Amino acid sequence: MVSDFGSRRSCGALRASDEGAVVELNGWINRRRDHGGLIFVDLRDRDGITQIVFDPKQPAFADAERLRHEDVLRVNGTVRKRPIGTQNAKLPTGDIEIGVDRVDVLNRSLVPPFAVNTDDDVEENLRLEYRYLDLRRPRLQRNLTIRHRIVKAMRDYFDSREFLEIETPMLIKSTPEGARDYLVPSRIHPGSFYALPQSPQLLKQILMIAGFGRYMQIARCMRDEDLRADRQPEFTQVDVEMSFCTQDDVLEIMETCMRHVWHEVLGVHLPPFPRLSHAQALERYGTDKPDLRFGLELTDVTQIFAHTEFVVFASVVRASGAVLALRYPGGAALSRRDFDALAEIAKGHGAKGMVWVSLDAGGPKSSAAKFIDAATAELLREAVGAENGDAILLFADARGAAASVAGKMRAEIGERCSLRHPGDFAFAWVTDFPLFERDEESGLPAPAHHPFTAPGEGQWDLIDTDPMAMRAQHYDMVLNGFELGSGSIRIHKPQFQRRIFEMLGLTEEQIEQRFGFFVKALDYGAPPHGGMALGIDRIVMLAVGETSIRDVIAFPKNQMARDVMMDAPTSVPESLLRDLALRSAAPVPRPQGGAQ
RNA sequence: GGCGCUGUAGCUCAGUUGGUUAGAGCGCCGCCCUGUCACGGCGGAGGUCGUGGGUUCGAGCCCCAUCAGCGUCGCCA
Repeated sequence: MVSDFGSRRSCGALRASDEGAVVELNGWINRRRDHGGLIFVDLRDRDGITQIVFDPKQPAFADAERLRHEDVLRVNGTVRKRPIGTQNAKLPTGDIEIGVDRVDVLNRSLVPPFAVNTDDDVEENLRLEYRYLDLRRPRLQRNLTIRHRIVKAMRDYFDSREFLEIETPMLIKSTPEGARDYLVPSRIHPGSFYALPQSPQLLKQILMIAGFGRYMQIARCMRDEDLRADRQPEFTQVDVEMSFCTQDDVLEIMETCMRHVWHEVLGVHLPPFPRLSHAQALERYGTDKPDLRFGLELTDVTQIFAHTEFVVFASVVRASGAVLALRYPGGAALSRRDFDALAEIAKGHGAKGMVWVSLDAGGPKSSAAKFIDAATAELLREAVGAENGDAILLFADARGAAASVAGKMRAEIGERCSLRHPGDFAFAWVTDFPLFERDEESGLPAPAHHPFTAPGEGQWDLIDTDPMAMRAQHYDMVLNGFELGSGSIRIHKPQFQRRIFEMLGLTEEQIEQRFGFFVKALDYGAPPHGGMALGIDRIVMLAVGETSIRDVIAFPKNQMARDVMMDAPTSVPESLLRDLALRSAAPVPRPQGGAQ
């Protein structure tokens, strides 16, 4: 970054070849080294650090004695080579320094509450309160820079593939189902509300109906649900939709996008993404977002226990459940107490229990030794491909429940065995999702993704006979165990869309009221279309090796969905509520006692 | 809402089976220092141990409650 304003330069720009140049630098004091008779100041901006030297012979020296961390300076001076032996190889600007002619203190800073010139750990709440200082630190400067490059690479890529970026509104209609909406009350229509978009789903489909053919948008989405390290109430997606396409077309476009981004930004060449069916993913990894950086696939060992006398396993087998085995490399080194702790973790993930078999050199040991003799242990060892020194963990339950627990424990073992290298990028496609899944509470079919997803070829025939068996043209992109996003080929025939709504138990009136505008649009020549949306926050998080998307978002909210810097949300004056025809039903907050 | 971890100086942390005056590094303040770059040297200030209650002769440490932060389950069509 070389500034284009006269003699002004960035703090990362100057080199030995600039010797003799008369320049102006602006920046913050990163560090000051006072030798009494000579003062060095490291001046910092986004671009880098340049050493400024104050000599006692100069009038500016008196100012330099009063400078402190994070003061803001303008420095006018001359670029000169550093004396032999005093160059700093750690800095790109380390061969030169600025001999000061004049310094202006543009602003002073209070002593910052934490060190700005390092990435040392600081309690996150404090970082969020002083986010402007946190953002000055190297880590977030780097993360947001890379985020910019990733988004730019995406825009360039989609532009080159003839996608148009089109903005969609933030104030839209609430369409119940799905996540909880953020609502915005209407002043002009008392008692009525806009919703903030959970995604531009229907709008982008309508853009296809409108004939735009290929759409993309860097779109902000809002969902009022509980937060996680990888979930914020507002987040950003690269949202994509295209007409007259097949599922393979969408996968090709999106996969090439990621390959382009990784190459442009990280200089990494990605291999083709492996494809797994949803059923395969569950069977082999116990999750629909497997971490493919390592193997340790689950093994179905139900047959080995077909005639077991072990009551726990026998009853599972009788109930058509499954016994799933997971290899724990080096797990034989664990003590009984260690295995007990591991079983507790499994229970935390919903396991009814966990049986372990330790393949010790002196013969197998097990928490169910009475029922797992040496021959059985050998069968297990062969089945999971384990070696002496490994352990095998067994989970028995209904097939889905056992797979879910075993999948989470697979991640745990991968972590313990250091198989999840942050620099590895294991992308994958998961395809052939079921169209419906059983709603836990009502027991009725509910859309596995959203109700606009088209079933696969020939699947419509099943809707009256076996809807739960219907496969969808729905696909997820997965990276290192995170779901980056999902997409589908959409239903474009209005009669089919109505059929799905009916299937979900919506009445004619409800369809009209909630989705009438959309079904009407389908009636006017909607083209076949499909698309996808990827979570940019998660992509950037994984690209830069962070473990929370808060570290790739400039102003994130904490786990209680609070903006700690602004202190939002807050109550508002009664008069504002009156304008909106609202009255708060919230309990009167009790005085906050003893925060920190 | 459940479970887990955490809360001691401005920051990051240590603090023994409960025992006298709660420590370290960094930062901060002052003085000294002309080639440092995590500069160095000397000196100094700085603590309701998250909050409230309890047990005890005595609590940073034990117990109960509560607040806050993070992780996770539920939730996220």
